[in-house]
Amino acid sequence: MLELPILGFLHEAPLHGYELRKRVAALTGHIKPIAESTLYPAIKRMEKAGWLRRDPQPGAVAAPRHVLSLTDEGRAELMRRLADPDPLDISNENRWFTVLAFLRHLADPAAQAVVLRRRLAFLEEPSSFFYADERPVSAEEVDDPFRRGVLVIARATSRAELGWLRSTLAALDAAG
Amino acid sequence: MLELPILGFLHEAPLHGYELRKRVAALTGHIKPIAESTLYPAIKRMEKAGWLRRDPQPGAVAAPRHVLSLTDEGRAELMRRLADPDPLDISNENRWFTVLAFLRHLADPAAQAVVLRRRLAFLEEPSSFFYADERPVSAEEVDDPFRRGVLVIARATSRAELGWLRSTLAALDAAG
DNA sequence: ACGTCATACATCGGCACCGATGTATAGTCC
DNA sequence: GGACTATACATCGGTGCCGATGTATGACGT
Repeated sequence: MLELPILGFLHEAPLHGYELRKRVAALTGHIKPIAESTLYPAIKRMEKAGWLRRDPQPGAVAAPRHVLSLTDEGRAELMRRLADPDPLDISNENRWFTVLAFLRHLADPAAQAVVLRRRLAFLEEPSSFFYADERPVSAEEVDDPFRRGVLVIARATSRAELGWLRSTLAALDAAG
Repeated sequence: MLELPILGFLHEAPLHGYELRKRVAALTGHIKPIAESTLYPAIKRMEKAGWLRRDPQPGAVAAPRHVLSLTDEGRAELMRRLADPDPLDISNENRWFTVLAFLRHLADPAAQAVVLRRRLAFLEEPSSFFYADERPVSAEEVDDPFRRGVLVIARATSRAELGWLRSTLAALDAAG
């Protein structure tokens, strides 16, 4: 969950922990804030995995900063995660948005299109939130105004995303 | 995450674990499947908390079933969680949808309206995914087609939900 | 009679994340 | 010069969730 944005931001520029945290907060913080006590263990984990380097920078401000930068292995890991995302990255909107935020780093338009097509397939497969007798219930059939809201909102989102996906895929196919 | 749907479904009818799992899967399973090894510990936890009762039903099928039903305390807990949801239930779309799926059980229209207004306030407060120089970046300004997609989709969702929220709130206010 | 599958419940080890708390330094205000 | 705040990194215990695996029974085909 946290590792993809860390890889993504560090691919764009070396950062120290505090700045990294601010960027992650800007990206997804309004949905789910990220605690400091989650970030630093994640950094350690990823350093141990060989994905990033920590260079002490005993500079001007406050406590000594560690400048974080991606290793070649870290870059490879980022590309692997972008090219072949976890199923949850496809189905969960927040995680999908994180993939989209860094997908441009996957330089090849064809590879980008493959990822978009996975999301397209997910959105096109029939699914609902509510069922009666094994059959999906449409918004029009639901009495409960709150459950109807869920369906109305989900439908609007789906429509907007399908439109965007199709036009973007057309552009990518033309480019490739 | 799991406890609210369990409370909600058991409020509607006593169920055994397997059936409960199927209902939870129908509600949110297409986004994030729920493992059996998560459900049963959750049930135990909630039984220990006094929210539900497990009555063995050594009936016809397969392994002995436990029929799960809410206690009065469980019902009170459900009402508390619906009336005063966790901040994450408001900001995270999937969790918000779960609240909506059971909000009708909060019988009082005024109490329902309070919850909807919290979501309204969340959606109305300006927020973005991407920032440049501390300033939010609008879809029109973004070069990257993928980041533009995030903003376009989020905007469509927000518009649809704001419309639904305002009309539903009007109806609730008229009813109260 | 036997293998296979679906149903139903259960345990265990591991991991990501979090809240609480701690430490240390630089800047700001009075 | 002392109180306070913001920055920056860190540890610890607890919790919720998961994958792997196990156990037991009824249903069904052959």
